[in-house]
Amino acid sequence: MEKVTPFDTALATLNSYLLEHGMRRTLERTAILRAIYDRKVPFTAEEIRQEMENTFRVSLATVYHSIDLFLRLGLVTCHTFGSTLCYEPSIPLRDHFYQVCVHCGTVTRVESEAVTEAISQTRFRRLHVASVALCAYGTCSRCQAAITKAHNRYLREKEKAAAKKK
Amino acid sequence: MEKVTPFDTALATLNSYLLEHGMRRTLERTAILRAIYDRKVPFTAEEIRQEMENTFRVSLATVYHSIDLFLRLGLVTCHTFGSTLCYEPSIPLRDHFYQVCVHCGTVTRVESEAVTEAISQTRFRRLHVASVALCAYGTCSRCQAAITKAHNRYLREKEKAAAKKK
DNA sequence: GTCAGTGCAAACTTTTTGCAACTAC
DNA sequence: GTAGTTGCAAAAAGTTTGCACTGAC
Repeated sequence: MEKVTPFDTALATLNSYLLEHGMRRTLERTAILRAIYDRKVPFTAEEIRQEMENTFRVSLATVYHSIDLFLRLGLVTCHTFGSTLCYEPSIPLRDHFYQVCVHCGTVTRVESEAVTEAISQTRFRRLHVASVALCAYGTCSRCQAAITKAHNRYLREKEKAAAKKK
Repeated sequence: MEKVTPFDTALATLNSYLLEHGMRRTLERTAILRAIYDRKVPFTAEEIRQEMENTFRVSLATVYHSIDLFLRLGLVTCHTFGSTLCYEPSIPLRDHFYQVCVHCGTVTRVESEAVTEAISQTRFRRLHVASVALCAYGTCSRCQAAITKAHNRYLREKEKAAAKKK
């Protein structure tokens, strides 16, 4: 028996939506959806276009168009990691989230059953939830060390300057 | 005894950081921080500048500069509601989150002790957490009704067209 | 054959940057 | 006085849109 992948589920949702709304199934949309579900890490619109450069070329406008549709269908989730928008598949429904260092921009995936459980038990106000995005911002230990080091150097120089003045 | 407000806490953090790093305390930064903490709902950079138009005028560049600093200090959190970036105070540390309708863009605040509790117990990987952003995307009941209605109308017209053909 | 979807390029919006003037220290 | 900060305007980056062409139904 074949295993049903998240992509299969997403494609089925997309196709039935298109069919029911008199919209056309195009190779572009399918290819973009596949590229999205093939990725293991969040991506920007431009990245997904570049990734498809050698397989099924599409324009950036089409990528944005498609992502907009996928967002409304809950097939894709949107994030704000750096300054640009990042997307990722939302099937299976979130079982992980991200931590971001606001200094170096490093994004790390975090798993937490407790959080997933708590979110799934949350009562939303008249909202049919399609996807959930959770993100913790802070300073990673690496950057913290660099900041402390730079700070110490600054303090030493300040002291030296004060001593020289005397 | 005076009550210490979130703004007071944020300002103290900011000032000690500025002092320790040889940066200057300016009226602009304080004013922007105050405007941010006075707001009850998330805001865009342009909105905060407009809000300050009649009290303490600053340029948009300064707003972005300040927000960047506040983000790094964990005084402000960043969201992706619509297409533009939204910010809000991150003190007190998140005790709420947001639900967004991807159709009409309506943002609603949701409180959930269970989620807050779960997040606070999560172990992050070498990250000192400054702020947390949680957002659920989906379709609100109002939009769902409109979509269903439009869909039904589409189906009826499709049927009518098919009948005419015969 | 019809009309939704696509690609291109131009428009638009949001955010960042260079530089001169200003001001906290 | 020095150097961090601000404001302006220009540039860059990211996203959306108009229109003619293409292709799914």
